Amino acid sequence: MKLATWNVNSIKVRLPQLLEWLAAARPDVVCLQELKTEAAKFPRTELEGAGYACAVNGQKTYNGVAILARTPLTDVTADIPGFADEQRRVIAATVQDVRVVCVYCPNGQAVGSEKYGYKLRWFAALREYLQVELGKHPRLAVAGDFNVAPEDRDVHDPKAWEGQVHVSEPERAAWRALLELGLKDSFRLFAQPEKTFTWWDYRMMAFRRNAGLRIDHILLSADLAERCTAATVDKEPRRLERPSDHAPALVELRAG
DNA sequence: ATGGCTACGATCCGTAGA
Repeated sequence: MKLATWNVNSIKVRLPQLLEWLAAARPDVVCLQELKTEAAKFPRTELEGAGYACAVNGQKTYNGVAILARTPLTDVTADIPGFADEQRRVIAATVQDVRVVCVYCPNGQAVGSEKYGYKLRWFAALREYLQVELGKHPRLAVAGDFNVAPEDRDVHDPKAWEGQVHVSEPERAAWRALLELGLKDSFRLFAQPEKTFTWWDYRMMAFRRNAGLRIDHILLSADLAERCTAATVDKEPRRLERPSDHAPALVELRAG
């Protein structure tokens, strides 16, 4: 199973690129974030035409997440149960023998801001939710835009970013709290090229300078980590005209 | 020098992203 995550930054704008990428990369499962579209306006017909079932948790203008799969999606759950939130950031579904949770974690805006407080509360709720999910589903994958660069090697210029939102110690502690549930950062299961990132600012020619962050991640339960044969980032879509500012991250899982 | 793009939905600027 090839499983991917991609923050598309508007499904409406990126649909042609997404369809091209699905045809080229042939992922079995794709977690999408920042649809910026309500579910009724999600391009379900086009994606079904490309061979993908869709589970959508949409929202107008902001947020919005979806899971695409080449095989049926079952037991679809939207949002974090028990966590009151207007923002549509989570959807989960079962694909074959794998439970998939797609997340668009809050940005946090600035350390100490109201949105930063929301980000930390949201991560605490996510941890509680994933703990329950792991109890029910030993084969669990959590894929999405976490808006946290876990370590300094995930940051193009750690000095410039020191203490800033996405790298601050409370955010990194929230990330480590997810790992402490028994989840593995799939990317770090393998030797990787230095300075591999998944997001580059639209400004300042950041992509050309590789001035990026690794903030899009695929976490795997122990059972799935054992089955993981590759973890990569596909930078090609970021090279296109009018790209998303994020690149897809992918894992390969062999049959269990 | 803290900006510089991009998307959206309201207008021709503000909010948000990261």
